[in-house]
Amino acid sequence: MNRAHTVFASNNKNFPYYHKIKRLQEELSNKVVTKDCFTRPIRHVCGVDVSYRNDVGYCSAVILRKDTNEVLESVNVKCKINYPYISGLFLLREYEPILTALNMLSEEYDLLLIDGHGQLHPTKCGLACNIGITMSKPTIGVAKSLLCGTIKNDRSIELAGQILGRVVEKILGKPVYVSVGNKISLMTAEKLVQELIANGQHIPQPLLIAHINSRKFANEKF
DNA sequence: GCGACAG
DNA sequence: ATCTTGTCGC
Repeated sequence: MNRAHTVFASNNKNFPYYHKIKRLQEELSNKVVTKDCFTRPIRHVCGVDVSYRNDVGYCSAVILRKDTNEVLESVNVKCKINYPYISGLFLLREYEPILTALNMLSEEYDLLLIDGHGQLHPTKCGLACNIGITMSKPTIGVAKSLLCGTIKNDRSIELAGQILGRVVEKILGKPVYVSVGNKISLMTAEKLVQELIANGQHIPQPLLIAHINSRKFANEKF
């Protein structure tokens, strides 16, 4: 497919297969496990992020030690992006580069952090769920802006009558929105994201390092 | 009906 | 996400 050049309106429901893909995500949402599935204490945490230059995505995945934030492994993948950004269909752009990067890692990790929503999604199955189900790993969705849902006074986020997200705000005015990707409870996800945000930062350290690496990777001249 | 809408 | 310098503020 070569649709990246095509012009679409800001959030285009006319995109080919828009409704089909949404239905697939709705079906997949039933496979999301919202219980903690850890086999050992969490030692290693993986973070992934993608930066862009034109229609090329530069994806970086890193594994950090949870206690010291030491970087244990870091991989970079360059990948042509063939789809536009469409709200709700974020997976069209980042699913492939992220999976490619994750599959290049050789170290083990106990937890995966994805830059985007998990269950806090119109289909209850955002990018973090898609990746988490494919990898079959405890996965948390960490987004920097809200896509849907209502923030309540206790910082929980309600969607369609369920509590599917939590606001975590270590720096005043710079919150992240946490939701379950797979194999973890919302309560544990919130606690871990809190713990993984270093002082002076507002996003978890593994995602920050992945973000810095991918930007550096995207700006390297050839 | 209209607007909003992860990165 | 990205295009982009200096500048205001803690």
